[in-house]
Amino acid sequence: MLSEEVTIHDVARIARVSPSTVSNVLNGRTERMRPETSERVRRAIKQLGYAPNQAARQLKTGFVPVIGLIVPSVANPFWGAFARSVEKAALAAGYQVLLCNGERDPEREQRYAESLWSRGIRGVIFGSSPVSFDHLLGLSERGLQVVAFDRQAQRADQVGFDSISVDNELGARLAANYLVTLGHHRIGFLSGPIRTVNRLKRLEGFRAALEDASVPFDEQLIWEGALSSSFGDIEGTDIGRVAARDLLSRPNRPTALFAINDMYAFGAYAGARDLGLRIPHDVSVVGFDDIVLAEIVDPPLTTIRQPLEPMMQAAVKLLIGRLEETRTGSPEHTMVTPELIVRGSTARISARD
Amino acid sequence: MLSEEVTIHDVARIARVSPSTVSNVLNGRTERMRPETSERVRRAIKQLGYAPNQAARQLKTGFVPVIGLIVPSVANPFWGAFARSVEKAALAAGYQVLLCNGERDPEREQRYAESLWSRGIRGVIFGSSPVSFDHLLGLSERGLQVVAFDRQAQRADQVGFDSISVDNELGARLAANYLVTLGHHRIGFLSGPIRTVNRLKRLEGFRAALEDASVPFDEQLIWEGALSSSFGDIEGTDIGRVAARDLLSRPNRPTALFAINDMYAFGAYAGARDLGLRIPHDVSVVGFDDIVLAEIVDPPLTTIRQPLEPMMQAAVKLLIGRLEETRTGSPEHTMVTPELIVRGSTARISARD
DNA sequence: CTGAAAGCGCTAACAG
DNA sequence: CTGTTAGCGCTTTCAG
Repeated sequence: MLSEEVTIHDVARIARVSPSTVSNVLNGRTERMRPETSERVRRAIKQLGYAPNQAARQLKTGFVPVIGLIVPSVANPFWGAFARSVEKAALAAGYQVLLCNGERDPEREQRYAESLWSRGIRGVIFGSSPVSFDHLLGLSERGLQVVAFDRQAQRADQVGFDSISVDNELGARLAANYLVTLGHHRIGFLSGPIRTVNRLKRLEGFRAALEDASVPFDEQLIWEGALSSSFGDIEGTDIGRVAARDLLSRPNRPTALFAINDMYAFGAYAGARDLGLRIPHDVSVVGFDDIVLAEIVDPPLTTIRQPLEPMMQAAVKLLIGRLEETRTGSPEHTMVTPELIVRGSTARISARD
Repeated sequence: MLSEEVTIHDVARIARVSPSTVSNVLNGRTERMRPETSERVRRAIKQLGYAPNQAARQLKTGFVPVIGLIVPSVANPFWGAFARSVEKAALAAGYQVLLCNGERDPEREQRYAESLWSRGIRGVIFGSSPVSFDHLLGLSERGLQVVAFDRQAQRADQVGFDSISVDNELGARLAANYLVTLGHHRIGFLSGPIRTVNRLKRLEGFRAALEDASVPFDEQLIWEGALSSSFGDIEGTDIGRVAARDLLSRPNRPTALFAINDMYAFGAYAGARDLGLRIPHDVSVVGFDDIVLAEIVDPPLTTIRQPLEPMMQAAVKLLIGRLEETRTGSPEHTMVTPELIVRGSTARISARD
C-alpha cells in the first residue's frame, strides 16, 4: 500500500533536468531558466504528486515555518478560541501552529518547549501566564523566543520575552467599580489558584477599586480554589460553582460576585441556582474575557472583554518579527485596554427584596 | 544571542567517544557498552544541554511520532474537548498531535493533509465527518492512514479508513423517543447544513423515532441552517438561536426542539428567551454530545452523551496500530452506544398551561 | 541557463 | 565494547 516516497530526483529524471533545477523551481527561482524548463518540471511534479520532504529541507536550511503555542488546555472554550485566533494570524503569515496543552504544569510546559526546540521550532506563544518563566531559562538562553499573553514583565523575571496583555488591573477595576456603582459592597472574588500574573493583577485591581470607593475589603470574600486535577483548569465551572455555593450560603452573604473569568462565572451561575438564588435578582455576577458563550447564557453575562483577535494578531507579529530578525533588541510589552460589557447578570442592589 | 546548535559530534567530543556511541545511548542501546561510557555520555549531554535534531533523525529513520488531527475548529468547545482527548491518548502512546482547524472546508482540509504528509506524518484523525473523503484520495493512495470520527463507511466511499462512531441514529432516536414519551408531537429539528454523515444519521434516527410512534412528521420543522462563515461552525449557537426564534414564533409552534448538538441547543435556549419562552415550561430542548457546559447551563441540558474519552482512546489506538503495522487489512468500524442523559430542559407537555 | 558536488545531523550496518 | 562509513532528501554555491 505504501508506495515509495517520491523524491526530487524522481522529478528531475522525469523532467529531464537536474535536481537542483527542480529545487529552484520549488523555491520560485524560475527567472533564471527557460519557461519551458520550469513548465516541464511543474508537470512532472504534478504527475508524480511530489511533495518536498520537509525534514530534509529543514535539515538543510535550519528554518521551520512553525510556531509553538502553549495553553493550559483547549478543552477550555477560552483557550480554544485563543488557539484559533493564533492559528488564523499565523497562517496568514505563512506559519503553522503546533499546539500544546500545558495544563499549567511547569514540567509539562518545559517538556513541550524542549520538544518544540528539538523540532527546530524557535518561537513559542505562551497562553498561561505563570508567575515565573524560569523553567524556560535554558531554552531561552539558547535562543528560544517567547511571547507571553496577559503576562507583563516582572522585576524578578530572568527570561526575556515580549508580551501583549490586556490591562488586567484596569479590567478588574472596571468590574468592581461597576458593581460598587450598583450599590454592592460585599463582593465575592472567585478564582482558582492565584499563581498567574494576570490573576494577581485582577485581584489587585479588584482591591484597588474597593479602596477607591472606600468600601471595606473583606478578606473572607476572596475565594481561591485549588488547582483542579485532570484536565487542566478546563472546569473553572467546578471551582466557580463550589465557591459560589460556599460564599452565598454564609450568613452575611455577598450581594455580588466577580469571577476571574467567564467559566468561573458560569460556575457561579450554577452555584447560585443550587441555592435557589436568582441572577441578578439575588446576586449579581461579573465575569472576565467575554467568551462567545457569555452572551448566550441566561442571563447574558456582564463581563470584561479581552479583544483576543487583535491581540493574538499582534502576538504573532511580535514573534515572527523576532524569528525573522526584523525585530531585535529589548522586549516589547504591549498593553491593550479592556472594556466593560454590561449585560443582564448585574443589577442594582436595591433590586433585592 | 542564538548560540550555536550543539550536535551529536560535540557530545561525542566531550564524552570522548564516537558519535555512534552517543547515538546508541540516545536510543537506549546501552547494554552493549560499559556503564561508565554511557554515564560519561549522559553527563556530556546534560552539560551541553544537547537535544537531538529531530529533522535529522526523521530524515534518517523516516519515522515521525506525530499524528495529525483535523477538526472544524477548536474554538468550538466540543472540538476543544475532543482535541484534548486525542492529545491525551496520543501522548500516552508516545505520539504528539498536530492540530488543524479545517473549518469543514474540503480544500483547507486537503491543504492541511498535504502539509502533514510533507512533514512525514502518515496518520490523521478526522473529526468532522464529511459526506465524502474524496479530497483525500490521492494521499490515501500513497499510504496516509485515516481514522474517522462519527463517520461510518458509506457505499460510495473510495477512500479506505477506520472509524469509530457513536450510533448516531440510535442517539437521535433516544432523544426523539424521549420527547414523544413526554407527550411532544411537534418537535423541531435544529441543525446546520446537513452535509455530514453524522448529521444525516441523526436526522434519520429522528424521523424513524417519530414514525415508530406514529407521530406525523412535519417537514417544516426541520431547520437546516447555512454554513456560517468565519470561524467554522463555532457558533452553532448562532444558528440555534435563529432557528429557535423562527420555529417558536410560528402560529402552530413546536413544543420541543431537538438540537443536532449541544451548542445548537444553547443557541435554542437564547432563542427561546428572546421570545419570552421558558424552558422546559414552554418548550423542551434536547441536545447531543453532552459537553461539559451542558450540566452548567440553566436549566441543565437533557442530551445524548458521546463517550469522547474512550472513543478517542480507541481512535488513537486504531491509528497507531496502522502506523506501526501491527494492524493491517480491511477497515474497522467501531460503533459505540450513546446514552440519554435526562436533565432539566425537558418536561411533559402537560406542564404547559 | 543548467548541473555537479558537498554537506545539514543523525542512524545503523559492519568492522575491528 | 566502540568506531568508521555511508547515506536519508534537500539546498546552494560554484562551474560550465
